[in-house]
Amino acid sequence: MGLGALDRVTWALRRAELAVQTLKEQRLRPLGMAAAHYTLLISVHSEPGLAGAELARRLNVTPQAVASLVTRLEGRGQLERREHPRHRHVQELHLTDAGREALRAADQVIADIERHITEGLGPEESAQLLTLLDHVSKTVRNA
Amino acid sequence: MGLGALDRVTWALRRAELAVQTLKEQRLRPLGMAAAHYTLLISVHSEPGLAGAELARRLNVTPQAVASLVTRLEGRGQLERREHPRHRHVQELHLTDAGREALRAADQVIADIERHITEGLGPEESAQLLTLLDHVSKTVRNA
DNA sequence: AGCTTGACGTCAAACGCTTGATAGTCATGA
DNA sequence: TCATGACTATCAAGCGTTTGACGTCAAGCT
Repeated sequence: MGLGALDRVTWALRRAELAVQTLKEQRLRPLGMAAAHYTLLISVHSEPGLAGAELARRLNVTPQAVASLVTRLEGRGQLERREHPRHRHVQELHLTDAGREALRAADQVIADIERHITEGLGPEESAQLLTLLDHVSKTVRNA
Repeated sequence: MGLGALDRVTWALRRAELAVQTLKEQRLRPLGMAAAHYTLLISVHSEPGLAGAELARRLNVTPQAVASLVTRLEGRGQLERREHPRHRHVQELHLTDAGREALRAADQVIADIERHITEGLGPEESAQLLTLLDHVSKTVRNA
């Protein structure tokens, strides 16, 4: 099995993801927001009107996890559930003005991290990394 | 903030890591082992005699999480706690023969996934990805 | 020696997520 | 028209983890 198992691509991937996620969490904490909250907010922002279950599929989490986050963010007045025009039982998710404002502040932090990374890599390497990562995702998905 | 926030490097990183981790979990389940168990076993294998707290730092988890896993694996007879020669309160972690055997079987599965990824990328791109990811980790770590 | 500091391990409580099960709603076809 | 099926949302229970606090132990300092 080799002792060089730590030099694997998947380990480097894990370390990088962990480091990035940890940094995001640290920087977002002063804003009173967790990374998961930001993820949900920006998802709703980019595609308003989605149902909770549909959102859960896109984020690769369970519907309950989304529902839990939605309840919390709804309590803060950053998110609202609207009745679906056709399906009464389904709820569309939309951002409130407060939600948009919170998202703007949070995204400034996240974009700053992203910028720091891409500047450290350089534009060409960043593009390379992006394509390589997408290639990995695609390769793994239909394994 | 732009709607192109989904095309960020950190998102691609997250997606790739999530996909890989999910696949590992799926493939490891038939062996009755979770990905976290494998991670702990191979860590102990590569550096025997470490204390739980030290191991926790390297894996970026809390000491309690490690202790929980150790208890479980110890119950299966795959891991054993030995008394530290100098510090009586500290416990060294070592693999048992059964642990080594379980690790061998699991590593075969993991190595297969790794191979599938690197073959899909090609040797040159794999090396590139590795260096890029390490660069990201290093950049983020001292941000 | 006595005391403080730092580190390890463990207990208890709280939190978040997953799994499984239940109820409600709309679309499809007999 | 009505029954079946698919999908959504929610509740309840279980599991794993984090957080906070406590007891223990070795090393360093006064």
